[in-house]
Amino acid sequence: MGITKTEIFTDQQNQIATFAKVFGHPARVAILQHLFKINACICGDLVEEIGLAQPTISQHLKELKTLGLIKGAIEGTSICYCIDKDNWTKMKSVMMQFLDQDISKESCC
Amino acid sequence: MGITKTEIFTDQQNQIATFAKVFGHPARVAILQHLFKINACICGDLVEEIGLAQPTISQHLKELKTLGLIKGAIEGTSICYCIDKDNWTKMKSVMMQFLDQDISKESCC
DNA sequence: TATATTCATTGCAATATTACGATGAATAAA
DNA sequence: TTTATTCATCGTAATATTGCAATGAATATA
Repeated sequence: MGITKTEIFTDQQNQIATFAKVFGHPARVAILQHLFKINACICGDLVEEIGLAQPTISQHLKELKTLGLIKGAIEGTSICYCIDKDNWTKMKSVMMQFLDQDISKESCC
Repeated sequence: MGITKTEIFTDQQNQIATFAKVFGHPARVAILQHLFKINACICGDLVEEIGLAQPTISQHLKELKTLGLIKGAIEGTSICYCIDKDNWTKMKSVMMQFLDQDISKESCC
């Protein structure tokens, strides 16, 4: 793909890009929305709810977990996933700051 | 890559993913931040500011323009880019709604 | 007219992502 | 112990993305 030159950007810019990237797939958006709605969920439910194969859902869950946005608790044979509220709040703060830049000035065009 | 099955997701989920995807690269984050800071900018300035080759910057600008987040006005030999405030506001509203989901309930884990 | 400047487009090489089947690991139930 | 269930991991095919050199198009300047 051509390596992204992360070293020429600030930590903040890389962090925003990393969070945004994980939201850049509708399956992960749908997973997060479902977790917010149901509050907790096992992988099998998501497979049924979303309509993708189990390995695919499992991979998306892994990416969300790697970033720390969700966490999983073993519950018998299943694993119960839910939003990691602390990390979600931190992420939200970073993203909001980016989205909410001052837009008041006059445009050139 | 394996085609993303956009048809199994809602319009809102696809829209969030599309916006997030464009923020999923630090170069585009940096371009947008610079446009906000300077309020308007020509391609050559961004090449110098960001430190990527001109065709690369040009391609990132194209993606941002395709999504409607920036617009360009011809100014002599140059093209002056700036944030499209109306579309930025609309995008912000969609993204905020996603980021700001109710987090108050008790977690399972 | 000839040259310089500025930005877009094309084409390519390198690499990342998406999705799934197959398989593995772990626990629960018969 | 055997079987079923649930989820993770591996491997692979298809496709998308990143970055750049080369080139093209348009205007400004000598």
